[in-house]
Amino acid sequence: MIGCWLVSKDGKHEPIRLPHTETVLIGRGPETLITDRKCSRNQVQLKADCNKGYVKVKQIGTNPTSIDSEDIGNEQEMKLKPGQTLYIVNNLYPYFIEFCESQEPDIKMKNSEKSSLKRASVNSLNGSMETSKKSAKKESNIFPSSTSHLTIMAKTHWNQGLKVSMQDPTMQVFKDDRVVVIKDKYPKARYHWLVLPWESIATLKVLRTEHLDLLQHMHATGENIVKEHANIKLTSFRFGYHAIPSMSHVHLHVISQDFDSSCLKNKKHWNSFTTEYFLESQDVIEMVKNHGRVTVKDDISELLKSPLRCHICKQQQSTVPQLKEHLKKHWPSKQ
DNA sequence: GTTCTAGAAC
DNA sequence: GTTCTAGAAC
Repeated sequence: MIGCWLVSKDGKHEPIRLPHTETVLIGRGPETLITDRKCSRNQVQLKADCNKGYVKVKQIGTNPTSIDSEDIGNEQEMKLKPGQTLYIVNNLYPYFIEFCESQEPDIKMKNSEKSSLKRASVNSLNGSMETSKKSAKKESNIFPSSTSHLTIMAKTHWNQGLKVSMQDPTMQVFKDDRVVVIKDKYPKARYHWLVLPWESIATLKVLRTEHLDLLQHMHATGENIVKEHANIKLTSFRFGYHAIPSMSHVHLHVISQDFDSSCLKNKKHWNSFTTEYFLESQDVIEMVKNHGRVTVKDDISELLKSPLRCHICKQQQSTVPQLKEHLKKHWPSKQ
């Protein structure tokens, strides 16, 4: 059975179990060890849905509770998904959620020194962390003790895949002090790279004017990667971001416009690169310049369901295989 | 994000 | 009958 756990990023205390569809109130108190008077005793109401893979978070206290950098608002509700960070109050007390299949969640804890039994270390984003076995607790909502296996390898949710790939030297095409470039694991065209900042930026929503230099550097890095491939002069490229990416960690797509790839399989793939769901890098930069942040229409995901239309001649196609056949017409003929 | 597959579409 | 999509599971 799948369980959901609320994990303190600081490792201040053991994970708190969020039973499926049960309402759990969290705030100042012995369970969280939060003593901050700005935090209400019932600051947030949490309701996990293990089937849907998220936790509904309702702000009950007056002071702001936020997810990543977005305030939920008094009496308002937001979905907390794996990979996102919940700040209980005033951007403090960070938590994340983890779904796991057993009663023994695999949790990465930073301050394993607190733990009595040290476990095998695992490589993770922030360098070496250790997973730890916690002392046994009888209470049902407390992280239970491990029984048999000696090594707990922390399971990573699929949406954290980029964070793993960008750290892997075998995946890196280029890197400097600010960014790293990797090939997309499932390229949707002959050339498909991702430019990622080392700085952990969860989503486009957290971008502010202080990120402008970085965004411009990401774009310039993408241009350089394209230039390095001198044999692709006939290929055009687009640089942009998905409005609502599946993978955590902001990444700039640098993709050739042939869309000749066996990994391009469905309508969602196609529309994510050929409709306004694909936010042009320069437009994102301009948006941050002019408005201080990036805003995305609420119903932007509807674009993923749009009819299949050729990005060059705009002709509509009825199926993905037909579209892929049609695209060949636009490929430059080889000399 | 991908994979798998039921059932819709042809 | 086969092809293809879309939603669940991962």
